[in-house]
Amino acid sequence: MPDFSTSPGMRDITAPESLRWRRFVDVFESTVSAAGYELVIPPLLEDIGVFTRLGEATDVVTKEMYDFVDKGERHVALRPEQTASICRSFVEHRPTTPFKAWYSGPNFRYEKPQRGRYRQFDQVGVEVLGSLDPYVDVEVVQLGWIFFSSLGLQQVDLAVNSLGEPEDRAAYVAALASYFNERLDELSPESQQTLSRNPLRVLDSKRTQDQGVIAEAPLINSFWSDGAAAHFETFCNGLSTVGVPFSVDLKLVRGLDYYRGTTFEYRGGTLDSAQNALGGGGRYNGLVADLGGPDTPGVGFAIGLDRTLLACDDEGVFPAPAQHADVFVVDVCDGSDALLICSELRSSGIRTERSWDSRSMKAQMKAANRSGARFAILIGEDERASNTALIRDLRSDAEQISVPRNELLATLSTYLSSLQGAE
RNA sequence: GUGGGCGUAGCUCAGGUGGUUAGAGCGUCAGGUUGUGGCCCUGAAGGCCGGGGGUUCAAGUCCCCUCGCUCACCCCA
Repeated sequence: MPDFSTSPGMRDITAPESLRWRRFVDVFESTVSAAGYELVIPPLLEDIGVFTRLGEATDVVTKEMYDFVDKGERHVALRPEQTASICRSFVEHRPTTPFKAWYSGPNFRYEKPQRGRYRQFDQVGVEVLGSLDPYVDVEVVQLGWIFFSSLGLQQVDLAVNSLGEPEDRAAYVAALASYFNERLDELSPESQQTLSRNPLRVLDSKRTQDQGVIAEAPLINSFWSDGAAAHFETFCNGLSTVGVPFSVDLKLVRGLDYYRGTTFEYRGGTLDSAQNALGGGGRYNGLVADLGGPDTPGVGFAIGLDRTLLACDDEGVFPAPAQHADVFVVDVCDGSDALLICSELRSSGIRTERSWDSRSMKAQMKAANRSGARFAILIGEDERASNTALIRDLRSDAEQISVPRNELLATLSTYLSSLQGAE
């Protein structure tokens, strides 16, 4: 047994999965940069106050934060999400609005790990600060939608809702609380507990015992102010205009307390309902002000890498890319020719591998085969003496050919580029 | 944080009711072919059976604790 392994909920992302992660972010970047979003890379560590503003009824803040006091007596935390960091950054630098940012990177939550849920987990996301326009909501939601289809995902459902103005939301929460309290004994013990902390979240219960009570609960739309209703209508119509399919889910509430107005969630059709949220977001018009900035509206989303990749696995799309060499140099002399050839070929952009430790030709050929290289270059005593190299096509039974060493690069380049054209 | 399942080789897993030196497939390495990969054959290396304690003449196997993974709940991405 090794002396160490990763801490609970932490893991190594190894090849080829690691390459898939890179590509995931690449696809996201091309999606959002096409719409003019700029990259922000906030620190992993922030003053804990940045996150406590997210809400006292939020488990993410109250129970799941990785926080500690540093050597300078500062109470800091590893970020549990990035929206608050982006807003803090906005307040600190005050870019011109509307400010459109995207990000990617790890977040930390101290919870019990399980499938699709880790203590360190990556998200990609966007935030738009400084506009109340409902078409910003449309643009943001559409970007996420485009991203999922760029990955090749077909079975993603988009649910949208509005929590109304803060007063609407407050009135609704009060109505909901009194409704649930009237039927308290019908609720599961867990939901009774949830009710005392955050009545909205009772709507999120997946327990069958609660479903009847939830089904008859009052709905948010009868509490919407005229303004909130109009914003939501424009938002929905905008989604239709750009061809993004959605369904209105008046019971959609999200875990972070800062949401106001528009909320939405992308759900994977192939995942179990308990953990089918691939990503989600909404409006958080009060957050920037809570962090000490000017009253600035915001809207954004975050998408989880792990669950989205699980959904990709289920649909058989966006596979891990295969990485292979173009050329493998087999040198059965002292390896010094391989040293030179690798250097020359690599500097010309040819992906070149070799063996070490003077292994037998058979062993080196096996390694060449495994590397996925199209061509093997063989250097033995004869080739060394005559200053030539053998080129062997590893994917056909064609005869290997001998070329002078000074023509090796040119010959290989020709072969490889003609193959590239053919594929 | 609560409950269920599971921890045996690098990986996937066998190992009725406790009983000599713990096995297989894949992978790795070497050889069969002293200059040639894939297919095939032979062999080798690789295990504190997650860790600790207990019961027993004897524990991979039974009991307790602990750590980890996993599933559900909670919560969330």
